Amino acid sequence: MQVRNATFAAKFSSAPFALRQDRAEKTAAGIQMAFGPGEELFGEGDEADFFYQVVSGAIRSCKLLSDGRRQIDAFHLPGDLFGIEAGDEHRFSAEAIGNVAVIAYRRSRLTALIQDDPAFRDKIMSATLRSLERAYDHMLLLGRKAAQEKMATFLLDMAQRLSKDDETLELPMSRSDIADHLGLTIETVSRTLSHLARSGLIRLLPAGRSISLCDKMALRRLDA
Amino acid sequence: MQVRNATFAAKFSSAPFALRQDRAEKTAAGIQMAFGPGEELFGEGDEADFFYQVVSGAIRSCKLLSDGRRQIDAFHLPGDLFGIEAGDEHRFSAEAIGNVAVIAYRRSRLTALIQDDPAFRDKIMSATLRSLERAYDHMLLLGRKAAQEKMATFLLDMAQRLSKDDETLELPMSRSDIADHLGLTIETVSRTLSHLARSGLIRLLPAGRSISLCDKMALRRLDA
DNA sequence: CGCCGTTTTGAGCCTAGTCAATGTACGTGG
DNA sequence: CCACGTACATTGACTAGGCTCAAAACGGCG
Repeated sequence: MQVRNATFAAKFSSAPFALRQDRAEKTAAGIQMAFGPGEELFGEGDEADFFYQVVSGAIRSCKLLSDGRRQIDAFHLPGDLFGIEAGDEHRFSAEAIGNVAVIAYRRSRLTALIQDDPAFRDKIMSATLRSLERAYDHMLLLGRKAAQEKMATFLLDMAQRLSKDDETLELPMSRSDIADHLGLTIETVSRTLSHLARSGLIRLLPAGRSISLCDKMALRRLDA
Repeated sequence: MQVRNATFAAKFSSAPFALRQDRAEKTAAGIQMAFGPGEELFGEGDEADFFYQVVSGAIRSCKLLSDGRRQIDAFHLPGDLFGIEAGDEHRFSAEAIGNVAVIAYRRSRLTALIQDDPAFRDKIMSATLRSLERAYDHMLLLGRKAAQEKMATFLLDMAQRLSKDDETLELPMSRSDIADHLGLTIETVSRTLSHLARSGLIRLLPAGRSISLCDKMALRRLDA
């Protein structure tokens, strides 16, 4: 069991969540906020006073075991809603990857909005169901796919969600984040990417975290 | 990668889903139905015309890879709602484990009920959020826990959900179902249970699938 | 240029998977 | 009633995919 690439989120947790005016700006329904790399929007166990919609950047929501092993349940990209809870506490923590902008909505308004605004209600409901679908897909990946298949699935999914030209993608997250999302180690992620590159399915662009998917057909075949 | 314990659900899929009167009985809001061991309530890709609530027995909802590898995303026990979808198709299949009774609700009524009945709306919403919470917890298990830890988590969860006396539990599902839920093989499930029994944490009762959790404290410690 | 965090690569090990055989429970029919 | 068949579960021996430990390479930035 690997314990190493836990980025103990506590690093940035500082004060219990409060809307700091220096980063907040009110909009019609919610409050626009900005966060920097690694900053925590909320932690596991925090009061679930707000839920969020991503405006720009990427968020990771994760859970930790007592010894620091980490699972990233989901990456949230522009447009995604997250942080809605059945109970009073957040059941996972959410951290910014790079610079992000989000809109925070008061949870207390949720019930009212659901009641009064059918369009909003549908948006919430289908966003939640969409998350559940993604979760079920991801459980299949975690429980039953081999490292290569995990990687192929991940790359195709990311390409679809954040590609401009549908072939080259600029990953916002580190190898460590990818590893903790796919249930692998950082070494296996790196090795698998190198292997895919040597096989000609992808190209690892020298510029940081950019990857070009040259052979999507072959990747889809790996995706099982 | 193991492919062996896929119970190709097609075995029972027969006709596209239709309410057979011989097993259906109308109630106030929905239609009560009964299914026998291994029968499929709906399959991946079927029209999502209905969603369900378990009355008695247990249901497994699962996904398959092309080569037969199977992941059981969730077990549904009495009271649980399942099968609600954002789109028009079911994204996973649902099969009866043993004999089950369910109430089927027409999906077309969902929108109306959500609109008109606040209590029902909250029930749906919180059931969905509850499923999402369970899914996130389970992803942590699948991605980051070792076999023993997976088993401990599973046993404690099942004990809580279906125990009468909170110590002895009668598992409704086979080893193969457990394996496909925990991302293990049937052999590892069996070995891990034997090992826990030898260590005195549990007792494997001779009567079929009953297990007694003698040392819950120790199990919780394993649960991490 | 030199530092630091991230990523890549290598060598060896270990957990869980594979393959195979045996054991157990249960239902059917002689 | 017991032999037989089938499905499920357990156990053993061996293998392999991914993890651990370790070191080198890379890239961004002061």
